[in-house]
Amino acid sequence: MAFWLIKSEPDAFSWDEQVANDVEPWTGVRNHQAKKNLAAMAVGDRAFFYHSNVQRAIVGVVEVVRAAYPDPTAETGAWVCVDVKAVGPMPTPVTLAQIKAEPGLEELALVRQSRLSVCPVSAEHWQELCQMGGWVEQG
DNA sequence: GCCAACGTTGGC
DNA sequence: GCCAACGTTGGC
Repeated sequence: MAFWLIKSEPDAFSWDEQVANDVEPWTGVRNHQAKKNLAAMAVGDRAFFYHSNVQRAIVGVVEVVRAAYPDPTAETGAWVCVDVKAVGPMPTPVTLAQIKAEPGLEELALVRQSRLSVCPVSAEHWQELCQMGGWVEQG
């Protein structure tokens, strides 16, 4: 299983909306690097749900429930999207400031490439970020 | 194919 | 609101 981080501006689409909708198609990605990451996702992969811009924090965890398929919001069919399902909120949102202050997390794609909206996260970093947020895996 | 101009994203 | 990073476009 792989780990990811997906960004959304809460003004456009927030964690609350993700929870309310439960399963949501993650559309609108128009960046080749991000597309590559979407295409690499498999059902069962986990992703952090990150609020960019106004909040700048990891606020929840989602699970990939449908692998990459053509993004219906792209006329040309050249882009892809996945479906993600809300798993649960971060007990304590992990802020970008905390992430940047943490030695060992400076290699995170989120930090190194701030404009990339779909980032890979290593298993080690995933564990560390979960600890920082007080995330407890159930069952 | 290079590079300047411009637009967008996102942190501060 | 400003600016840095980076992607895209278009002239040459």
